[in-house]
Amino acid sequence: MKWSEHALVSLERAGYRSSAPRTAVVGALGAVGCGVTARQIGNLLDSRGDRVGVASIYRALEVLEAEGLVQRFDVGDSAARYEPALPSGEHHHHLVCERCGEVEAFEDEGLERAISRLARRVDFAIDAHDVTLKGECPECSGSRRRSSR
Amino acid sequence: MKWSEHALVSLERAGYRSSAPRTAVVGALGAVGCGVTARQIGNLLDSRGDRVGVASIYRALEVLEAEGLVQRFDVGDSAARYEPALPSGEHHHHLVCERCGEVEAFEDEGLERAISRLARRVDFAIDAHDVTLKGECPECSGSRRRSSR
DNA sequence: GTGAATGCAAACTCTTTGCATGACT
DNA sequence: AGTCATGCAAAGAGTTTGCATTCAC
Repeated sequence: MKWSEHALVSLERAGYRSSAPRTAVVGALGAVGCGVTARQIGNLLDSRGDRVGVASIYRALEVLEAEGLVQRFDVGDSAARYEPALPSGEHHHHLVCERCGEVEAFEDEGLERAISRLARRVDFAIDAHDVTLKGECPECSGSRRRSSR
Repeated sequence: MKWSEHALVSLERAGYRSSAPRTAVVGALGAVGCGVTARQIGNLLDSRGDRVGVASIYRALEVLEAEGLVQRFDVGDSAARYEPALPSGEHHHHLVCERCGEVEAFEDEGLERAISRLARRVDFAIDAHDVTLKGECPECSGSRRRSSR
């Protein structure tokens, strides 16, 4: 089942009404998949012809996060990023290019193992985690070499 | 050598002038150590009697980060956090309580190993990383159990 | 003296909220 | 019908910037 369908069903079960704006936000999130900002969602909805107010986008994201249907994270550029949370619990983390701001996803089993081992030994009850690797993406490394900048 | 002294020397060597406001910001950062926001630095400076404008705090932090003397990170509460970067490269990561917002530091060798292994296999040139574990701190778990909330 | 750094206030961006209107169930 | 959800616009929080002044070298 696609994430967007799963999300809509979950919201309905949780007692939320099925409104056009919220459905559109879910559709947009399902379409882009990874690491979008609220602004990007708004732009996508605009280009689709779905006119949704900013407030509704934020409110939809708030509900989705509360229901565990989206994960919110931050790569340090002052705009929160959101992405679908898969019911399987499967997830990834992010590479961020410090030069151009590009965000790319990666998965790593070894990292997950290290984190779950760690989660057991700390005194907090851990229920989520976030890893961000920062550096230079291949394109930026390339152009820097070429232009000596 | 204390971090604050190291930082001041590094700035001077890099050609920055040694001004009272910037020196005060370095002093404040050195005093608190871990995960402070710009606002907290401002408050500390106020209580010390050092009157430093917000803009200067941000500008000082910008310079320090550019020189690799402080690390900036984000725990998702919409205010950037800063902490001294030790010249040894030694560093830690953070536990964040989702209930009360408390931020605590931890170190984990296994995690660092997993990350450096990972950094070698991705196509970005990684030069930094950030790990945030989210959950409930001991105090919040306790009070929740006691008050059933 | 000259240019860098400061402080203030205005400007900006992202996000949240109050409130009247509109839309699911 | 009764609410919940929306949209707009105003309000907030954090951060940045323009500009005249002050200070370090």
